[in-house]
Amino acid sequence: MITIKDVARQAGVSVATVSRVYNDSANVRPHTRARVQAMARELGYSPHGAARSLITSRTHTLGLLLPDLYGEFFSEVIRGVDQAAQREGFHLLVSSARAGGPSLEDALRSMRGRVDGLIVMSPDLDAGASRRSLPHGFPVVMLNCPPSDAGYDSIGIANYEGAVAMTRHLAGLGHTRIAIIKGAEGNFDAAERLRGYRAVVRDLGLDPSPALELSGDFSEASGHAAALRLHALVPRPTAVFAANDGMAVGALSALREAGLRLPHDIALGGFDDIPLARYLEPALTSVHVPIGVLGEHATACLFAGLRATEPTESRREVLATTLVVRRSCGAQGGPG
Amino acid sequence: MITIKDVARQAGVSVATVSRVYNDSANVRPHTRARVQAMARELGYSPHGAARSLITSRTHTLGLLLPDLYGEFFSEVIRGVDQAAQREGFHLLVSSARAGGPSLEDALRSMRGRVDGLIVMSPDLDAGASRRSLPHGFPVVMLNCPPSDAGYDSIGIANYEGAVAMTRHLAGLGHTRIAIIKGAEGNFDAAERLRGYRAVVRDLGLDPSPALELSGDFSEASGHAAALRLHALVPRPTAVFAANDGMAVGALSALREAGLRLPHDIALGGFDDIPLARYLEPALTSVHVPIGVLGEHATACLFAGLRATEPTESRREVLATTLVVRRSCGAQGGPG
DNA sequence: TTGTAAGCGTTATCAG
DNA sequence: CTGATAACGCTTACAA
Repeated sequence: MITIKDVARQAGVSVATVSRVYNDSANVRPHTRARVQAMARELGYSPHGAARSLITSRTHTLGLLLPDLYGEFFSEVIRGVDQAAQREGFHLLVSSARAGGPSLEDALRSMRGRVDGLIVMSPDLDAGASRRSLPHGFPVVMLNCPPSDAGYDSIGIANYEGAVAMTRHLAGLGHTRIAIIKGAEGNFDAAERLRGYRAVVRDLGLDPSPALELSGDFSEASGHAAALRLHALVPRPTAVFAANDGMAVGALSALREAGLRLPHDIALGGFDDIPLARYLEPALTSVHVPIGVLGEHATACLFAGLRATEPTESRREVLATTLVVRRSCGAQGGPG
Repeated sequence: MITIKDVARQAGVSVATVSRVYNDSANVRPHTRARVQAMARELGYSPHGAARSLITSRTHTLGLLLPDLYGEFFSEVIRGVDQAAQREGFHLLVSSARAGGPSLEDALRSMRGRVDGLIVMSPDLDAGASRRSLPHGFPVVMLNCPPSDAGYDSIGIANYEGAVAMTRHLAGLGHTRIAIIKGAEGNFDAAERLRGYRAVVRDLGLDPSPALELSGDFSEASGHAAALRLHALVPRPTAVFAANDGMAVGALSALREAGLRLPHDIALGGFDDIPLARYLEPALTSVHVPIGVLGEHATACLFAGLRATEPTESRREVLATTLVVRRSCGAQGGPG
């Protein structure tokens, strides 16, 4: 591989000069600059990233640590982050901490010296250990994580408020027995959405029966299974709030297979408003989450941290969610 | 930030010993190893990636260059690549070469010294320039690119065969005026799919009218627009083959808004079989593309190249596509 | 305006 | 089994 030395030798200048050309240092005679550039092009030279980072201690790369890469949610986050990063000329080192792969801790460790900052999404409530493994004084933004005691910037979405809005909406349509299909155990978002549901059930005096809280894990399959259990309840709930759209999709097919018609026989609402939601039949009422924006804001927040000369107060930003009413809840096109 | 020197000093050993511990060199006394590890943990040390890469000239990172990050297709590719990369302990440096961002050439250049190999997806037919900018003798796998004269490994999908299967299927249902909504101009996949369509039109003596070939660019909006133009044709085609599912989605809503019922009034087929396809109403007949597998195979191919000690013959792998018949084409549930 | 040379944090080659 | 020390490719004072 061809290095700065080769270019320097061939162009008849010192390595310092070649370096200056590549860092647009003003102090280079136009003629010299041209010769260097010509030679570099001819030789097909490009600077060695690692060597550069080593001396400048800046990588122009930003690490993105996700719990998984499956589904539209993560894909949208990546897109948002990439977009914002690219505007600043930054690269993206993506890593997923799926079960079976390296632990969050390992992933963090192996990113040392390869990234200038980190966006970490780790919605598990017991992520204290991983937090401790974050290098101290290193720019980090937590995404959709429990509000942490540690001093990291964090950004999340209005889970509680979204769940409240959805549950209230269903109640407003006349439903009093509203079931919820819960998200993954130990997941912060899931816990918040459940909290919102319960608050409304309590405040509005709806049926508080524990049987109406079905467990799920955010997967389509778990939504399907929960809907089956729900269908067997006596009396059957007249509305279901799935804690994410993936489970709503599973529930939708299960309910239909069970012979129920939506929204006539039962109303359904989801959470996230993934692109798929509006294409379902009936189109899915959901709580819209600006996923791409979440990624963009996280990135902006990270850059702010990168530019800060001295440690600042840690901030927490919460993105608003909005209820999107479609046909699956029966507010339009049929009685609930 | 804390370096290997700090650990060495505090542990009372040389940096060489610390390094040996981290590279599990066998030649370290268990007691020494333990002391080093303890000190490293206490200090929160982790090796500096860039420094490591500089001397070993291996980054344990793999570059993935995509034309865009929008949509389920790319998301699935990323997932497939990540999965295969993670199995080998590799990281993923993702970059999109969208318009407005850096050019493919720039992106490639800036990856020098940061990755051990590259997976490049650049379906534009005129990507000759970018190909020349690839460092020579560097492991590269081309994804969904035109079969290149250059000596790179490449992997793609059976576009032509898939389009043939879809068009034949529609013809087999009795359609003779089959329209196509074409993919982006200058795109290799689009060209191949069109070629497959035309071959069947010719071979089966279907209506070859050029008016039946509507332009599109793979976007949902372009599918919508094309369907509107198509709807105005006299006589109206009885079947439409959209060159990807995104356009099929757009076409579906346009046709429905125009008052047509699918598949009764017009049959529709897509390409890619994105997850969304089976949730549409009616469910979309499509050509299934194993997108995740595409990413995995590309990665496997890259690793093979990485391990090769001497340059090997460049290989081309083509993944089979399969027709997935659902209700939108009328083969099931209604006359075409 | 240009060149010389000292690192950046590792690993690898030698000695011991 | 362990310790010096020379790279790796680059940037950046400091000199010239």
